[in-house]
Amino acid sequence: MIGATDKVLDFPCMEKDAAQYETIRGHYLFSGLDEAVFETLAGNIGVETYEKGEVLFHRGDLANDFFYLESGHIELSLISPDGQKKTVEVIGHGRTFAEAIVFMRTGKFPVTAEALTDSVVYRIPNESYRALLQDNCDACMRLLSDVCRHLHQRVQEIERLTIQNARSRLASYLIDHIVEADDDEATVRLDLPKHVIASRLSITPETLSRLLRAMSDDGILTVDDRLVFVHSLARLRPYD
Amino acid sequence: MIGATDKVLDFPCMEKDAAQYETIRGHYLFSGLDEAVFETLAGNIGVETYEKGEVLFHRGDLANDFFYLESGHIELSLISPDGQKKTVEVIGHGRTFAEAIVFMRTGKFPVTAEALTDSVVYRIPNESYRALLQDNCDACMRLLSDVCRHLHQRVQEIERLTIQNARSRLASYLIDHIVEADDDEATVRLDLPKHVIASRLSITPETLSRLLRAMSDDGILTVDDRLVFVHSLARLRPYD
DNA sequence: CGCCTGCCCTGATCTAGATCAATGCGGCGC
DNA sequence: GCGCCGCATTGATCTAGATCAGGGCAGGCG
Repeated sequence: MIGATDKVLDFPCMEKDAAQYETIRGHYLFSGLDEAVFETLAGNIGVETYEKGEVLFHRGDLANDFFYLESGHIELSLISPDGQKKTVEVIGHGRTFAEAIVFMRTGKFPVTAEALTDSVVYRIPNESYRALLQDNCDACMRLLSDVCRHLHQRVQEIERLTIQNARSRLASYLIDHIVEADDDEATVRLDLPKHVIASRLSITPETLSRLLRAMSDDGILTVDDRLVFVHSLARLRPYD
Repeated sequence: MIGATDKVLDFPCMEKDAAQYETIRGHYLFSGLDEAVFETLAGNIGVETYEKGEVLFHRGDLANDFFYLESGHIELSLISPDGQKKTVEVIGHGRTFAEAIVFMRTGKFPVTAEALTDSVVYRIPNESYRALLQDNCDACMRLLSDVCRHLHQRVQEIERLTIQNARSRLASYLIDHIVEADDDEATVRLDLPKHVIASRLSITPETLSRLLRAMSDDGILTVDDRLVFVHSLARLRPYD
């Protein structure tokens, strides 16, 4: 799919590499499985690498697999007919994505996935995983709670889009990305290019720039490249 | 909860009423269950009635139950600090709602539920249902696919809100509510008050009115109270 | 009957945020 | 070194849709 066949290494070699093997083994979608059962599944998992800008799959593509991100960043987005793009989510390492499609009758990806940075992913066949769930109620429950969490996040996103304005959304984003807080002050690290953050917040890069400027002029925060120093969380919060 | 105790009748009497008993029994969340298992669950289900305008639960309330709507309409909405309301979904009879919270670690309702019309609901304790899933993998899988469908719908909603404009969203809504289609023409029944539809579409009633007016002026459709006659689906679709 | 109340329409105005356009500027290949 | 490219900023303008305000009109009820 999408010229990825050349990238597929065989997974069993992974089993030799204890560290990588353990990262996926430790994921809650797999940690509940018996060793023997997991071994079987592992045999069907492919490892792929993608360079920055490469697309893993497009919205509407047939979804036969879901993914575990070993390293890098994957952007899940919606693209309109006229080429507009809205970032739904940015996946970081150690997370799975597209796992919700495992159970959808329509096996199509609802979003497009693109590598924001060079990335390594494990491709897990839906069929294998589903078969394995048949007799593992515990794993089922984990997956259920995972999907419910996603659902809840999406509802929150809808809330942000409808009853919050751009400034509030930015404030929420900043608060969600605090790396260090000290009472009323905090440091935020912008780990993504600003235009990606803008899309995540459903605003234009221009508006993001202006909002940060305005907050900076108000003395609420200071921007130093990728680092944002919030001087007053109290004054930022009202927009949360 | 919310003064509902006085409304609770005991469910076993339902078992006498074959028709009502069967409606919930036939729901996919229950149809996969053994008769004996369902009997046990049924003993814990409460029946409640709500009048138009009454609130079943507020966003943030502790969620110990989920619901099956026997009759009426329930509106699920988000309410902002300043009193703004956004309708997330309107539930019709024969559907369950708030079932996604069953598996969330945080047992809080993410939305507020209000009766749009006089309604009868069955209240199902999360704990009972969860216990029952423990040893019924088949039901687990059904629930998974249900929740995934919801998730997909929410992603679509986000898409509509971000990369579609108000006119497109209205067009989608109309197309989703066609009761009769004949080639390029169609009849749409607006089964909800216009202000609820507006909130569902995240626009104001004024804008909804103006959009319908504009489409009417363009000869795309004719509005007759709650009935909309679409004269050209082809001209409506570009906004879909 | 007249009065109220809820729902809807319509016009005038306002505004958040998009769009368009120009500039700056750090990294990188040559 | 220079030129180029991608990203960010900034200002000027535009516009979809909200808000505000006025009115119509059907149904319920004294």
